[in-house]
Amino acid sequence: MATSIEDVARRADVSISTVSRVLNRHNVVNAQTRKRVEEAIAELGYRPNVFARGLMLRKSNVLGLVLPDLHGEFYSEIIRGANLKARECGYHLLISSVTADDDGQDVLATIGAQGLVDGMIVMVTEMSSRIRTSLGDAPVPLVVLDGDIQGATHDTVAIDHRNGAESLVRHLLSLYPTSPIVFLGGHATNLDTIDRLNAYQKVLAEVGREPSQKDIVYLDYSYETAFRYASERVLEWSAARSVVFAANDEMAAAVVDAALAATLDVPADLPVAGFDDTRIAQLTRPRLTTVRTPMAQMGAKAIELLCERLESPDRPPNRVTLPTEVVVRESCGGPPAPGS
Amino acid sequence: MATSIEDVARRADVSISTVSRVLNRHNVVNAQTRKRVEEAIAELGYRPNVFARGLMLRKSNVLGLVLPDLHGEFYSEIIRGANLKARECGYHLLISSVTADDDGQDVLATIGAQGLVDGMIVMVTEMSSRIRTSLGDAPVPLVVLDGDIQGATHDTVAIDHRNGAESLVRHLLSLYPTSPIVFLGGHATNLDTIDRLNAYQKVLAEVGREPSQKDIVYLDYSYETAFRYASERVLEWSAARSVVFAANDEMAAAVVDAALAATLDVPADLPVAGFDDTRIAQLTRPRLTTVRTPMAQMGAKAIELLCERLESPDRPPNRVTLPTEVVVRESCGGPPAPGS
DNA sequence: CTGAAAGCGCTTACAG
DNA sequence: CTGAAAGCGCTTACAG
Repeated sequence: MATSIEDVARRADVSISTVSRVLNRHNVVNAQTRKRVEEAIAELGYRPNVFARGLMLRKSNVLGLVLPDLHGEFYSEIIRGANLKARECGYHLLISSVTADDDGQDVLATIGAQGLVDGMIVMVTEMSSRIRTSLGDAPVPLVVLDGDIQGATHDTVAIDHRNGAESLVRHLLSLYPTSPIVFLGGHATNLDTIDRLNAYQKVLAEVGREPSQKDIVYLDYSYETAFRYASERVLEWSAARSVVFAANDEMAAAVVDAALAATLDVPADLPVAGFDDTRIAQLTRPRLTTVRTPMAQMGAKAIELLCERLESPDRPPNRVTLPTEVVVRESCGGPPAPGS
Repeated sequence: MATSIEDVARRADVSISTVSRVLNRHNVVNAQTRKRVEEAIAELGYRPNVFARGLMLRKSNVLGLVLPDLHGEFYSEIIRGANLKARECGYHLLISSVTADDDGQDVLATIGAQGLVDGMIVMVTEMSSRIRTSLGDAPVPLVVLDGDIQGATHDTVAIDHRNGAESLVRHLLSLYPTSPIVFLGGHATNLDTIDRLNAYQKVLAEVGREPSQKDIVYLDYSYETAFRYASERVLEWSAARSVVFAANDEMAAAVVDAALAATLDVPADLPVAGFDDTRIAQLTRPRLTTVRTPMAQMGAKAIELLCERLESPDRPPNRVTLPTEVVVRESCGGPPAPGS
C-alpha cells in the first residue's frame, strides 16, 4: 500500500484537510505549517491517489485521441503533435484506433473509457452516419478532426485540403493547360478524397473543362493498389499527354514507380503530383510535387482547443482551419518554388 | 451528474451490493434478479464510475507506453502493435514520449501517472544511468523494450539486432570479400548502434579483419546529417571499393542519394545496406537491402507480457527476443532473395 | 441469494 | 488558519 494523505498528515502533525489544502489552493495555509507538510510529502515520496482525486474532482487529466488507424506517418505526426501539446498543458494522452470493421461502435466504446478521459479528439475520415450519431451524445467535450461535420456543436480542426487541392490543380493547369488531369482518390466515401475531388472539379469547371468520368478513379490510398492500377495505364496516360493528381503521396510514388518501370520519364512523359508532403515525397526520384498538410500542428491545435474548452465549457464552438501549401519539386516539371 | 449504481439499484429494486455483483462476479446472483438489474442498467445507460472502481480495485485497465520520441515510422509501428494487442486484452493505452533533454526525469514523471496506469512499457535506447535507476523503483509492473539491461528484474522484449547485423555483414562479405565496410551509426551511446557495431566488428574479426577506425562513423540516424556527411565521402568510398552499412534505412537512403548525386551507380560503384526495413527501404531506387525488424510485433509482445504479469505478478521475469531477417534487394547487388 | 455497513483516499463546505 | 465530518461511487467481507 502506497503512502496516503493520512501518513503525511500524521507525520506533519496536522489534519488531512490541511495536507489537502497544501496540495491544492496553497494560499490559505500558514507558511510554517505548509513547510512541515511539504517536507513530510517529500520525505514520504507521497503522491495523491489519482482515483480518489478523480472521484471528487471528476477530472483525470487524461485526454483521449481516437484515430481511424494508426498506420502511416500521417497519423503518427498527429500523435506526435498532440502528445507534445498535451504535456505542455499538463495532460496525458490516451490513444485508440477505430478499426474499419467496428467503426462507430468503437468510438462509443472508447468514449466508454468515459469518466477516464476529460475530453476527446476524434478523427473522422468517412461519412459514416454511425460515427456521426455517436459523436452527438459524447459525454465529454469533443474536438473533431478534419471531418467538417455540418451543424455540429463541437470544436473542429480541419486542414484546408480544398484550397491546397485547388492551388495544386491550378499549378498543373498553368504548366499543362490542355492536358487531361487524372484524379486518383482513396475510397469514394473518404472525406479527404471528396474534398480534393471537389476542388479538382471546381478548378476545371472554372476554365470551362469537364473531367471525363474515366479520369476519376477511386483506389484505396495504398501504394500497392495504385502501383497495380497505374502499371496498366501509364502508357495510355502518357500517350494522351495526361497529368496524374494522386490524392496522397503513397499513390503518387506508386505512379512514379509504375511509369519508371514502363521506361517512361517523369515528368517528361508523365507528370505526377501527390498530396500530404510526407517523408516519401522527398525520397522518390524525381521528388514529388505535392501539398503540405500540417498534421502535427493539427494534433497540437486540437489539444489546445480541447484544453481551452475544458476551462471554459460554455464558449461558442471553435472551428480552426489550418492552411496548406503547394510544394513544387520535380515530379511535375515547372520551376521549383524557392526554398523547397 | 451521470447515473450511479444507486440509480440502478433503485430502479431494479435491489441493493447496490446486488448491482455490484451483477457487474462483477455474475454467478452468485439469482437469474431473475440479475435480469432486472441488467434491464435497469440498459435502460439507464449506466456505466460504472472508473474512479470509484479504481479506488477499490486499484486497477485502471490503462497501460502506459513511454517512447524516446514519437518521430518516424519506427515508433508508430510499435504504437500500432501495442494498441491492437492492448485492446485485445481489454486495456487502454496511455502514450508518452521522453524528450531528449529531460530523459530519466521524465520517465519518472510519466510513471508519475502512477496509480493511473496498471503497468508500463518503457523503451530504452540510450545508456543513461538516470533512466536505469528510475526504472529500478517503478511502482508498477514494467516491460522494457529493446534495452537489454543486465541484471534487471523486469520483463524484456528485444529485437535480435545482433543476429540481424551479423547476417547482413556476412552477406556483404560474401559479395565483397575484400571490400572495406563503412559503418554508419547513430549516436555512440545509442544501444542499437552499439549492438550493430559489435556485430559488425565480430564478423570482421571472424574472418581475421579489423575495421579501420575511420570506417566507423557516428552520426545521428537522420537523413539530413547522413546526406551531408556522405556527400563528402562517396567518391572516396567508391574509389576504395567500399561498401556502406548504415544502421538505419534513413541514413542508407541518404547515402544512396548522395551517391546518385555524385553520378555514381548504386550498387555498381557503391553498395549500400540499411537497417529496419521501413517503408523507405522499398521507395528508394535502387531499393534497399536491409534487415527487417518486427516493430509492431515488439509492441504487441510487450503488451502481452505486461498483461500476463498483471495476472501472475510473481512469475519469473521473461525475456523475449524477436528474430530479424535480412532482406536482399538491389542496393547491394547480389541475387535477390526469393519473394523479397 | 441478498442487504447493511465499512472503507478505498481524497476534497470541501462548515465550524471554530 | 485549521480540524471534524460528510460524501464522491464503488467493492466486499459479514450477517442473515
